[in-house]
Amino acid sequence: MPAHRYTAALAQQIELAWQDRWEAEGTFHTPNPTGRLSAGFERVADRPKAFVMDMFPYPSGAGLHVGHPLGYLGTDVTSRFLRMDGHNVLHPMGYDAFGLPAEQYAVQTGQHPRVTTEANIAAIAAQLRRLGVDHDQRRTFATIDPGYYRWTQWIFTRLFEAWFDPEQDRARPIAELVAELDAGTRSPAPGTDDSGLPWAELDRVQRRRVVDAHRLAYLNQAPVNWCPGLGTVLSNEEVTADGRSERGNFPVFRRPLTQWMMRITAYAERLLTDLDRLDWSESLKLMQRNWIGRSTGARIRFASSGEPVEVFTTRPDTLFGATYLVLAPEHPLVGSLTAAAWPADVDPRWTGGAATPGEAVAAYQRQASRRSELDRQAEGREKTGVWLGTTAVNPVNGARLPVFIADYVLTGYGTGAIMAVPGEDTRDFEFAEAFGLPVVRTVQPPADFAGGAYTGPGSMINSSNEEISLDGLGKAEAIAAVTGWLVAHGHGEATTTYKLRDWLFSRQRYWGEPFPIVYDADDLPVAVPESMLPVLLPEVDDYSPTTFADDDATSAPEPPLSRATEWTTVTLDLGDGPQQYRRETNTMPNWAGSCWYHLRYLDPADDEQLVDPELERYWLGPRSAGDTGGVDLYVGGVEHAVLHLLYARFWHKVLFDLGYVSSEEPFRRLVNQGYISAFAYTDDRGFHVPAADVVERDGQYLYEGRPVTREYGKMGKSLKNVVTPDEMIEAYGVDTFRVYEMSTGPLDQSRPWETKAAVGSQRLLQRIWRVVVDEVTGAVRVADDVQPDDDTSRALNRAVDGVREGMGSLRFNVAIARITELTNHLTQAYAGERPVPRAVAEGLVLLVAPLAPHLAEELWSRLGHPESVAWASFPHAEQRWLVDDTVQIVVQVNGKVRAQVAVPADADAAALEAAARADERIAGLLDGATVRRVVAVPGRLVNFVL
RNA sequence: GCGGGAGUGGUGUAACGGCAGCCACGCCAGACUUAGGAUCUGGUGCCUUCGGGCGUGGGGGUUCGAGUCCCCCCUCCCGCACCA
Repeated sequence: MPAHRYTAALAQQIELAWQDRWEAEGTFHTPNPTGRLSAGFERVADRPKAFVMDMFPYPSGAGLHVGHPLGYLGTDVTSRFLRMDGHNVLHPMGYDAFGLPAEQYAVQTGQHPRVTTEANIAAIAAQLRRLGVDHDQRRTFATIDPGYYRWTQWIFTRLFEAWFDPEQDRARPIAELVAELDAGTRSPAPGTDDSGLPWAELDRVQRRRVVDAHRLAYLNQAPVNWCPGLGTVLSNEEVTADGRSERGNFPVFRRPLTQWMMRITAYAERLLTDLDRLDWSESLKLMQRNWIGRSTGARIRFASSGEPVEVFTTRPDTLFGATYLVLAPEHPLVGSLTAAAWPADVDPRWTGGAATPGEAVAAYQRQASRRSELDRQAEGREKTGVWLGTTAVNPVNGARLPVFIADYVLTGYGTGAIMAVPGEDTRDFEFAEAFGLPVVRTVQPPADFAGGAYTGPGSMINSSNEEISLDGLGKAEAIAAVTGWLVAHGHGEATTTYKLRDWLFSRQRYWGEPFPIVYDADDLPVAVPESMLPVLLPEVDDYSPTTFADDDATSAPEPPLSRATEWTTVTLDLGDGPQQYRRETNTMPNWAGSCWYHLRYLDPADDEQLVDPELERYWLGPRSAGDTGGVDLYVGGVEHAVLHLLYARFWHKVLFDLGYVSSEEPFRRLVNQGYISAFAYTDDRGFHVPAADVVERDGQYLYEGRPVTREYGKMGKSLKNVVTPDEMIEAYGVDTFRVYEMSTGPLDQSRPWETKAAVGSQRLLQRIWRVVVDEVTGAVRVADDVQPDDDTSRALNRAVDGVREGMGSLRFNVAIARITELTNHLTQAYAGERPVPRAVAEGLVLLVAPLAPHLAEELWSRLGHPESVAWASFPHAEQRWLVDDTVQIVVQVNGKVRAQVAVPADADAAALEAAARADERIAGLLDGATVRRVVAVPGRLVNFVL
């Protein structure tokens, strides 16, 4: 083996040395335009900025596998490329460190979660350093740092001190609401005042309650997802479709509790429409659209024995086909509408076997509250329900419709009540069949219609009264007509509803941000003033919330902080002298810290403000009219498609409304990196065997000589197919690992892992090394006095062009292919003792620098450059080398390639045709035939159509 | 069920509507080697009577020309899932 070959050992030596030097020299320190971190800004003042960001990791302590760094490497390559290409690049990294795993570990070991969390952070930081990523270390922080969560709490107080003005479609300070209420220019929003008295007649506490009900962060007594097994409540987003906790897979129950909520629903429309202005993948936008779930339709009121029943429907056109109403079991009108007794001729299917409607309703409600979603599914979604013993009146035709409660109607969506149209709705049809209810068709089904609910298009039938007829109309006209009639008669109005619910923000955990809230003597919540932030997490003996049996639906939350009694009661002077207050003992959910971390990177040590507005404008502000602003490239996993990304957008919009940021959106361009899967193998007993020890022979897979079956799946311990970055770095060095990982496909694409294929990347780096360094002597072997020949100039410039294209589109595989082509050209054209011209060798080193930065630094340094290649200029392709003087033109006859001819690159169509006809083979094929048409595309081809 | 995305050699992939398969893995052959799971060179879609023919999931269409655009179908992946 030659003494100076680029082996794994040499690569590792080079890599560690350069990582030390980068750190010592602050190579990746990014200057801000102003403030504490602005040293050196003159150097980059004329550059465009680029903010490149990863979804920061949760330091779980579980081992990394090769899939985890994929996104980090993608942003690193991009950020290095952009820096070389003349941008002022911000590429920071931090840690999302509050959360359940550390707390659970703490519960088991009794060790403070901060201790394990900080150890895990140190471990990840070391791994990131070994990957050679170019983060600005001065900007690193963790969400658990008091200097960080102080501002998380501060944002909470801003949300608490704000309300959403629907007329202006934006958040405003709560003081402005109070002023308008006092002035009488505004009335409390519907549902915020249950006293029924005018504002002026309310006392202090009543007024506060009305105001509190307007806040963006508000307390609400409502059914929440209570998870006894975890001892905490969960947001809707944290509950799976089958009614279990996403973490831990425990049953979840609906239970009314007073909890903090975030009024994200106020922003539903803006969150939806602003998606159109973002550079995100369509699939991701679609997931958000589905989650927000806008439907347009109508609210319709049906007169009843008590208050009118208001339903929401997207099909008001089918109103004449409504044959019954259904309320959700938890609907507030259920009690008042329930009749005292069944009529004599009651259908036995409608009573649930109970003696009175009251008993039937009580039994059904109890059953519905206890049953988890999972149980409902297990029953095959059979429609169940009971009749309230009462009827309501269809406003359009006076029909008396029986009113049921049934769990197929959900409390939280629309009005929690529906008009059932079994003729045109599958679910209603199923219920009608089970309960023997009539079916009235109002849409003409096609002749071959098999029966059941018809949900397709068609003309309206059976839909007229004395004043209005929908018959013969299509769906859209019918909706417009009937809605107009309903509005005119005061029976309803057109409306829009969303699936999106307000965000449940309280958690009964220890390891989270404490709320900056205290309660006064009247039990009213008061924001802790800015000067008293952060509210530090107190030390406790026991980190666990009280948990209960998985299925104990009647249990109630007991947060760990409630046991810190000397902390929960506090005497503060909030302006009217020292008073005793009670602290909020819930903590914030895991998502809080990740809602705004993009802002804190701009200067994590700023203890004066959340973010300096000038820095925010520079790094995140809009670039043109109509631009949302935001991070220029945000890369992370698709698993955060709705939760984190929706919450972060919501907070950012609130901060925008309140004037703290100039950007309307946090993340202008977002890319989900693919995930890495790998083969796994099972033996004849079906057990997984270590994938690393399986060999392939003649198409058979063998483990210890015995055949095994190949499977394919996500990398993980259970499949015994984990490959770690450490193993790869040990075997090849990190540059090879980087190049291999980036060469397997576009960043957003999932891909299989194949360790042995990494040798291809190692060979490439070895060949690049040999272009510059003599393997035997170690001497630099480039030629200073030789001009490249034309072929080499063409190869170089084509490579530059292709690499730029690949870098810009995050298709690093394409960039690497072009680098490989250039390298292969050079190793052949300059084989033996002929050194490569310096300009070409340097060009190659610059091209590969974002991908294999340590190798590039070493070669760049050996080529005589004292300063880091990270700040060298990325090459530009010279246009003249991208076009040949003569080009090979394809000659087709009837679309089939029959010959190639060489013509000058600028030959026009006539010259092309002449050259083609001059070709012997083509002349032979055209001889005696009639050419009906000639297609000649200069620079491309000639096609003779016979 | 509804919505979305994707199907190209043995494998990962590449191809402004213009020569399908760049680049790499693997495989085959060779070179250098005491040796090679190192390195280097060449070959490698399928069929072939060696003329050529056929090939981008299947079927149609638009076009001088389709992997690429349109329609139908199949398969796989992802999201949502009683949302009125």
